Amino acid sequence: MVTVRNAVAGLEGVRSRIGRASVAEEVADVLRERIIEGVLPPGTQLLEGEISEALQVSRNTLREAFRLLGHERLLEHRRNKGVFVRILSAADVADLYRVRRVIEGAGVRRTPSPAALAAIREAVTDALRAAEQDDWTAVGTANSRFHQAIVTLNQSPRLDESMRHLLAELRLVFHVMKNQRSLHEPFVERNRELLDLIEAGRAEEAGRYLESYLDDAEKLLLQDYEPERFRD
Amino acid sequence: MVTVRNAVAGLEGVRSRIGRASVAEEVADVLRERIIEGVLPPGTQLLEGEISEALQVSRNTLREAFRLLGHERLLEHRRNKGVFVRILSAADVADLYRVRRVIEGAGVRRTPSPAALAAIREAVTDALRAAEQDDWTAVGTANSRFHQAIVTLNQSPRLDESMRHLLAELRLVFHVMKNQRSLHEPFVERNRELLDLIEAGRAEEAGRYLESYLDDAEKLLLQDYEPERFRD
DNA sequence: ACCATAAAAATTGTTCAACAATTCGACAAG
DNA sequence: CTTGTCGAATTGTTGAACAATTTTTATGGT
Repeated sequence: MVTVRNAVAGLEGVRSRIGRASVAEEVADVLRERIIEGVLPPGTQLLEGEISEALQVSRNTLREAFRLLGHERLLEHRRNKGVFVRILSAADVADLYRVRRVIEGAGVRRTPSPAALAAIREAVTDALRAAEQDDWTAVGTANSRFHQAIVTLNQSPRLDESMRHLLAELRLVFHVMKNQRSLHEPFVERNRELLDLIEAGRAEEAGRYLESYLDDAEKLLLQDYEPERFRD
Repeated sequence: MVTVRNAVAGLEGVRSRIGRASVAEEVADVLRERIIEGVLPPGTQLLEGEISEALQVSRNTLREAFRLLGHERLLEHRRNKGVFVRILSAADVADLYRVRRVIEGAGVRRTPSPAALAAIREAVTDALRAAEQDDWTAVGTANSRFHQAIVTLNQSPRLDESMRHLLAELRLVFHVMKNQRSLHEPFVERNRELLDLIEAGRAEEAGRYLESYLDDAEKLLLQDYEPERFRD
């Protein structure tokens, strides 16, 4: 007979389903997904009345959810006017890429842990496979995972979270671009090459390669990005 | 465990100034200041009833403020138990210094703008002056400004904000250390040396110097940091 | 038709009171 | 020493109310 030494082992995560997050966080999750997937495009006003009724939560609870997403920069609060799905300016995009150069650049310059390397590799192969099947949305997803994995090389939970928020914010831009293919295709191959440099331990080269990579990505994105402007 | 009985002391009159931002943000500002200054030390529970009455705002509004500060990691939400001033673990501190090495390191490696350089210089001289007068709290403040100014070298609003939050979080640790002098004194001179390297355009050297600087600062901080633990 | 402007409607900002759900301490029983 | 139970305290969430502000509509003069 097998004697269980520790009856508690492996039970830690299970409670996340039982004692679920607060209603406000649940609502925030739902809205975040809608925004990231482009169902709620930038500029959309989120009316408290409509949404609280649709989701069957009180206005107060919904407003707590709005605060959360506002802090993640997915929503914009305009006093006495309401909350809107954020519209990124060209300056915002430039700043996001500045941040990426810093925290991804730091990542690739570190000696990688095996686990992180595996995650990067998987993202690369996923992107290659998706590209073969002309599924450019999937390529975009794999590409996100690739860069997220690069940041994990820093071994910093806070940087990981920053990157998650940053990528979510970037989706606000990606989705308004019509041509997903031209946005993602050029980088499938470059991801593979960057991976090679990392695996070869050529850290400084990888860093410089990544920087020009991100320069190009930024240019490509800004080249024909003309966001709607809020009228005041 | 140190439970501070009266988290409300001195909070009654504060809401006097006229509301530019929303009430929730005003409340968040007040609480943030109290937390950063150590008036509300880590572990303090913030009771909704008490505080909403002391500040003359509704519980709903107060809860919106709690969400904001929770997202800044100054407060910790524990479901059905309440919100508490955050207690940083040693792992948290280590992570904060990991982030600092990344974003400050990137800063010093860039060619500085004149404005940013001036800000750094001013912080250095302020720290020197305060040290001469044995005002170690002022030294700590000047030191914060020094590192904040280093981050501005990146020319990224988002990194600036991240650094602001990061330094606020670190104050949670600084304030529980009894000896402010031993915490700040060693770095007054090193700030000056780092400034010299930056002004001399020796970017890579400055980067390495900063990294060992931060290594030492982290060790000094962790060396006798034993946070109270939350009991679950 | 044009435009200023006043009235009306809609929407957000904030408060309040209520109640359910959960935690916590004390105390009793096994 | 563990387990169970009661009750008080606290948080989670709701719904309604009202003020402040913005947006829309209606109005009237030129």
